[in-house]
Amino acid sequence: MYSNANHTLTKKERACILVIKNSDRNSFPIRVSELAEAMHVKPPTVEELLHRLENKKMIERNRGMIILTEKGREIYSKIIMIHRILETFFVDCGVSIDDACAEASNFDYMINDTTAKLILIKLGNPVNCPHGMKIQEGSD
Amino acid sequence: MYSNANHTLTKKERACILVIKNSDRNSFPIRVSELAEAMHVKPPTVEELLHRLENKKMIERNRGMIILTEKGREIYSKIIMIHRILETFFVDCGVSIDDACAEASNFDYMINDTTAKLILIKLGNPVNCPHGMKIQEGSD
DNA sequence: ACATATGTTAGTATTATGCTAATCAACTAT
DNA sequence: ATAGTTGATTAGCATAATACTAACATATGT
Repeated sequence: MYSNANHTLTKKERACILVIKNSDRNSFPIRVSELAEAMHVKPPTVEELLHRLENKKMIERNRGMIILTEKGREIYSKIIMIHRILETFFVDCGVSIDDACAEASNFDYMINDTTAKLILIKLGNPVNCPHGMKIQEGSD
Repeated sequence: MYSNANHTLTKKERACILVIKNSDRNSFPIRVSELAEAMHVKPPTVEELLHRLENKKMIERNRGMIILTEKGREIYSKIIMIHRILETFFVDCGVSIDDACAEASNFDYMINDTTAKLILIKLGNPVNCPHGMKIQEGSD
């Protein structure tokens, strides 16, 4: 059962990790029903997604609470960094902020972070993305 | 049966369209067995892919020969243009030509061509991609 | 016309995604 | 403390994309 390479994410797994991390601004861990609602799917669908993420050691669960593991947080940080780099670039090109965000979401989780960092340098090492969020580490 | 929106491609469908177009440098139409070999899959797998592309009116088949329809050629052109724009950008950033090509292949078929064209302008309207191929129309 | 090539269908498998219905666990209010 | 409610989990099912083998059909060449 449960497949897809250990460091690779599907689009839904990506979305799931983002919701887990950003639930209620890092205070209490999210629970299945909230996650399901946030992702617009039913709890069993989330359950399946969570099994896969657990299998990849990206999340941990305890009495209904769901948190990212160290590995999960690293992956989250990488995705967000890349997402913001792409957004910044697209907006630089004249794409609207919403379109930039939407496009970036489609592949931020599949780009090599080495490539992303080279893009960042090319952009002149901007500190913030178009939404004003920090691009580099510490970014929440 | 056969699903996925009429203008959207999956990664394999994208690969299939590229092989069909580039078979033997546009002389004779490709056939199933060649296509299967080029894609490193067995003929029935290609058959399934072709059913989907036929269903989307992107290819036509006649006595074993497979060609792109007008719609198929348009989609091909769009993908190639976007692919080359992305490659150009990545190489500009310092990514190796092979990595640039590999990364671009992962999402050239899912980026909006409006976004791609804005990127092209930002890059200063280069004429050729890093492989020396024409980026814009007429590109073969 | 026959033998070989190639194409096509049928049927199966796996993975990702999603659902409903049923069960199980945990908390709340009396 | 227990009945009821709520929430989590499992079981079972469905569909789409990808891929296979085996079987069958149709060409093509000699």
